[in-house]
Order: sequence, then structure tokens, then C-alpha cells
Amino acid sequence: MLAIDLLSDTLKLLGDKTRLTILSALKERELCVCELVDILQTSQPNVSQHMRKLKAGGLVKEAKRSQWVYYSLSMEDKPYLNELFQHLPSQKEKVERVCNNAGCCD
Amino acid sequence: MLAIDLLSDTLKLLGDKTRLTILSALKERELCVCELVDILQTSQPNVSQHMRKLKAGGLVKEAKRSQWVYYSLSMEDKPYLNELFQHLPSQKEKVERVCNNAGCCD
DNA sequence: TGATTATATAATTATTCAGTTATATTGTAA
DNA sequence: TTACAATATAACTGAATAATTATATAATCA
Repeated sequence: MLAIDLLSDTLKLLGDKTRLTILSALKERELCVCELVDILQTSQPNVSQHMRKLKAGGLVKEAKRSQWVYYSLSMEDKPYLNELFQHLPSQKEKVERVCNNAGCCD
Repeated sequence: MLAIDLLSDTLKLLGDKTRLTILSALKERELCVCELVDILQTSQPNVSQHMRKLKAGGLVKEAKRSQWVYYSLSMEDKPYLNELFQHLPSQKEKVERVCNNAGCCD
């Protein structure tokens, strides 16, 4: 059974519109910071700080490749979030639109 | 599909240790405010304010009977929380201990 | 090398929020 | 009616936090 402190900390990370949108976008595919900036229409430091929290909470993992940092979901050890994640509002359109942009990292 | 604003607001309610404990306790049975005060070892106004937020967020419903207000879970319209709720740390012992106390509402 | 790009960190600010204390409301019982 | 018990609300305080601005780090490229 889960410790209630850890669980409430994890859910606190989900209880923010920006982070929830990030996580939903990452359901589509891994994304780098500049893509997330584009998707969320917010500043780069804002995204970076949210990613740091999500990483600290074990919800995402990062992969540095060249000058980019790609983030992806890390949910293997959190089966209790599966159903919830399946219900997250889709960010598919926004993610696909980023691909077609004069993107930051192509 | 869910609106991300509503969903993050709901998850924000879950991202608090006190409220998460309350919700887990309510899985056992409906509870009145004074029982929750006993279970959580906190003040009555603190419980009342959390219950107001949970009620506003549609996570609990209340039933007034005599001078007591009983709260119970209201999850029928939130299937996406089912799996999560099943994984909440059990509060069974604490809830049962309340019954044996010189309780507030027997 | 120096310039540029991507990302992270630090410092700051304004807001949100949990918990406390004090008070009000509501219902019950003497 | 008055006294009491359960709950709610209001006001306040301190801590947490999201976002901004400015700066630092790190990698790539000319």
C-alpha cells in the first residue's frame, strides 16, 4: 500500500494545469523543452522548472541528445495512475502542430 | 473528454495529505465532522474547511441528520479516479478505532 | 576561437493555500 | 426559554508555489 505522503505529493504535481497539459502531451511522444514551450505558449524557464519538479517526482525521465533535452513519461511504477492518464484530455493536435512548425529542434 | 481545467482542479484537491486521508477514510463509511477531527487529530474548523472544498469539487456529498453532518464519497461521475482510489492507503484501523471511542456522535 | 542555441538556475514577486483563532449559526435537550 | 453541542464561517498568519526576469551553463557551429 502506498504512503499517503508520497501519494499526495505526486497528486500535487498533477493538480496544476500546466503540468497536467505537459504530461498529456508526453503521452503522444517524447518532447524537448522548446517544443513544450511552443505547445504551452509559455516561457522557457517556466517549462524547465515544471520539468524539474516532474522529474523529481519521478513522473518523467530525461534524455539529453545533442543540445536538446527530451522528456518522456515514466509511469512504469505507477499503475494507480494508468486509468487517470487514459482520461487526460488529448494534446494530439497541439503536438502534431509542433512537428510542422519551423520547429526549434529539427 | 475532460476539460483540463476541471481535471487539474479536482487533482489539486487530491494533492493534499489531509484531504487524501479524509477521502480514504470515507471509503470505509460515511463519517461526521467530529469523527474526522478524531481520525485526523486536527481542529474542527480545519476539517470543516476541507469538507467545504471537497464538496465544492463534487468529491463528497453531505447528509444532515439531527445535529450531525455526515459526509460520504461522491464518485459516481468520476470513473477515472476509481483505480487511484483503490490504491489509497487504508484508513480502516483509524476509522474502526473511532467507533470504539467515547465518540462524539453515538 | 567567438557567436549562437538550448536549457538550467537564481532571485524576485504576487498569489494561493493550509491551519489557527475567534465568532456565528444551527439544532437539541434541560 | 437557556445551556450546550456540532458545525460553519470569517479573519488572520505563515508557508508554499507559479510565473517572470535576469543570468549561468552547456553544446553546436561558423
